[in-house]
Amino acid sequence: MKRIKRAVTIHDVARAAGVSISTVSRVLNNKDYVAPETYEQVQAVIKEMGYASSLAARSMRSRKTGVIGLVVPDVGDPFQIQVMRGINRAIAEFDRDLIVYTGGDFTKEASADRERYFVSLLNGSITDGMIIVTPAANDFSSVSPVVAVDPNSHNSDYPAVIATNYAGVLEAMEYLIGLGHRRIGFIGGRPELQSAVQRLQGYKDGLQQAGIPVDPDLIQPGDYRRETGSACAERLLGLPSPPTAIFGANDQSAIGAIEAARKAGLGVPDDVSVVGFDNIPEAAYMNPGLTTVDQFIDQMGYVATEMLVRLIQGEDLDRELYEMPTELVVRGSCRSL
Amino acid sequence: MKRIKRAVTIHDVARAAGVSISTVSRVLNNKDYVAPETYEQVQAVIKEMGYASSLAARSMRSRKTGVIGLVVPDVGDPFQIQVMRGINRAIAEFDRDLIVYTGGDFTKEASADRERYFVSLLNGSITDGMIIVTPAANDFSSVSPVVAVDPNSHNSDYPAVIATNYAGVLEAMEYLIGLGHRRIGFIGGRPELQSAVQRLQGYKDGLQQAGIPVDPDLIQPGDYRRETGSACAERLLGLPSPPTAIFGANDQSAIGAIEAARKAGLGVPDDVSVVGFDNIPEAAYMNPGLTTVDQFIDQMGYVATEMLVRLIQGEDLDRELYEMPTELVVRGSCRSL
DNA sequence: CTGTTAGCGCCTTCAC
DNA sequence: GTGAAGGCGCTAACAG
Repeated sequence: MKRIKRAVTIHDVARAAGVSISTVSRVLNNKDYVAPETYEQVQAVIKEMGYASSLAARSMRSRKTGVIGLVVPDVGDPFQIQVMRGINRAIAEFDRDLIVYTGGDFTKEASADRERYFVSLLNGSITDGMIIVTPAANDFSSVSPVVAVDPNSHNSDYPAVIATNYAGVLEAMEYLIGLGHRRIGFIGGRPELQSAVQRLQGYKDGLQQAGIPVDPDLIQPGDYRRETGSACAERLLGLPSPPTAIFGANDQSAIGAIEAARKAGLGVPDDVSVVGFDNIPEAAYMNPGLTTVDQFIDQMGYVATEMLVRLIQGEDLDRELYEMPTELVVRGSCRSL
Repeated sequence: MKRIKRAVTIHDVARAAGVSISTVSRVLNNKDYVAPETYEQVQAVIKEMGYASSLAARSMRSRKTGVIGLVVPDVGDPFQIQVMRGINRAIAEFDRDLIVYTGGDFTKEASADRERYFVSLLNGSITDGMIIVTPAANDFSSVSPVVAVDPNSHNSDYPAVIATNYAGVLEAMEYLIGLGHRRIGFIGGRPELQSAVQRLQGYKDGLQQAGIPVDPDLIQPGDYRRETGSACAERLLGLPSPPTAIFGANDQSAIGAIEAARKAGLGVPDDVSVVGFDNIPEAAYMNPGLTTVDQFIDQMGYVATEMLVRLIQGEDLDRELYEMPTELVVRGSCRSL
C-alpha cells in the first residue's frame, strides 16, 4: 500500500510544478484561462504526486461540494435498498457523489436524534443537501435543503416523495373483496409515517365502501418489519374467527405473515390469501409470487434526488410533494373464496 | 422546516454568549477547564441557536474527525449488508460515526477508479480511516489507514480480514464427497478477489484428495452474483454428463443455481445437491435450507472496524491479516447418492 | 479559567 | 496568464 507520510497539498504541487498555488487551483477547477502548456504541466504533476484536493478545505471555501447525503435507518431493508438504487442512478446521472449514513438498531427516539445529528454534522458543510428515508425525526435544522422519502406524519412541510398509498390500498382491497373475502386482517406499518397512516385508512375505507364493518381485532400494530409481521399474523390466525385474507402494510410484513401461516400449517393462498405493498424484488421471487401494490420504489429514490438537485441549484419545485402512482400487481398469493 | 438562512458559526455563538470563540471551542470539545457557569451559559446558547460545528472546518484543523469511511460496491448484496451490520455494531461500540460510499453499476475498471477516487476524496480529510469491502482496486494512496474485507488478490499488503476460505471449501467438499458425489460442478467468484481464488483451489484440492480428476467443464466462471450463478448452473446442468452436485462460490451463486435447477424442472436436493458459501440470512430462510459454509460475515465487519480503529489510534496490529474461521452448516440442500 | 493569535488547505478577488 | 493576499470556521498553542 502506497501510504504517503503527509498528505500532499496544493502547495506541494505548486512548488513541484514551479507555479503558484492559484494556478494550480485554476487548473483544478477548470476556471479562468490558463496557458495550455502550464495546464498540461500542472496536470502531469498532480497525477504524478497523486494529489487530491481536500474535501474539507474545499467545502469550507466554496459552498458547493457536489456531494449529496442520504440517511437511511436500516440498510438491510429491501425497501430502503430499492430507494438507494434509484438514488444511485440519479446520482450518476446528475454527476454528484453520494455519502450515506445509516443508523444501527436504535429506538425511535434515538434514531430521531441520530438523524438530526447527522443532518447538522454533514449538511451545509460536507454535503450540499440530504435525502432522508422514512424519517423518525419530524424536524431538522439545516442550512441546506432536505428531501424526505416516505415522510413522517409531522413534517409534511418538507419537500417529499410519497406513493399514492391510500388509492393503492383501496384498489387492493377492492380486489380482495371482489374475490369474496369478508374477514380481512391488517398488519400496520410504522405509525409515525404518513404511508402507514394512509394505508390503514385505505384499509378501513375499503371495508366500509363494501359495507363491511371494521373489526378492531383484525388490525394489528406492526412496524414494517418481517419479524413483527410474522408475530402479528400469528395473533391474527389464532383468533377465534380468523381472517381469510391478510393485508400486510408492506411486503416485509406480508412475507412475515406467509411465514407465520406456514408455521401454523396453513397454505397460501389455499387457506389464507396474503397481499403486500411495495413490490420489492423478493415479492416476485417467492413461490407463490406475492400479490402486492407496486409503488415503484427505486423511482421514488430517483425523483427525490432530482428534487434535491433542483433545490441545491436554487430552482423551485413544481410541487413540494411528489405523489408516485401505485399499481396493483396480481400474483399467486390470493385466491377467491 | 426550520431552514436557517446562513449557518451559525462559532463566532455567532461566542458573540451571543459574550465570550471568546476559544471558550466556545473549549466547551464544544470538553477540553481544558471552563468555569461551570460559563459552560452552562455557552451550552444554552448553542442549543438555542441550533449550532453545530462544521465538520469541514473541524477536520481541517484537527486530524481527528471521529468518522470512519466505508466503501461497498453494492449495497443490495446480502454479503455486504451483513458486513455493514457488523461494522455498525463496532461503530456504536467505539463511538465513531460511519459514512458509507457505494458505487452504482460499474465495470470492474470503473469501480476501481471510483474506489480510489473516494479514498482520496474522503480519507485524511473527512475520514480518519476507511474500510473497503471486496475492493476492485488493488492499490490506494492515502494518508489514513485502509483496511480491506475480502481483499483483492493484488493488495495483500493491506491489513485485511478474510475467511479461511480454503479450509472451508475443503470441509464442504469432503462432506459432498462423503455423500457419494463424484461429479461436482463449481461456480466461481469474482476472480480478482482472494476469496474466489482460495475457494476455487479448495474445490480442486478437495477433488484431488479424493482421487477425483478435475474436469474443466465443471468449473464455471461466476462473479458472486445470483443471476450469473443461475446462468452458470444452467450451463452445468445442460452438460452431456451433468453434475450431481453444485458448489456455489457464495450463497448468491448457489441460490441462483437452485433457481436454474427449478427452472429446468430439477428438484433440490432430489436431483441436484447444492452447497453455498457465506451463510447469508437468506440461506436459512430458504426451503429447503441451503447447506453452506458460514464465514461469520458480520463478525468480519466488526473485526475490520476494530483493526481500523487501532490503526487510527496509532497502535500496532497483532497480525495484518485476520483469518476468520469458517464452519460448515448442514441444512437440507444436499442428499446422499 | 479565558482571550489572542496563528494557521489548517483551499478558492477568490485583486493587482501585475 | 499568473502571483499575492485575504479569509472560510475552527482548534491549538501561548499569554494573561
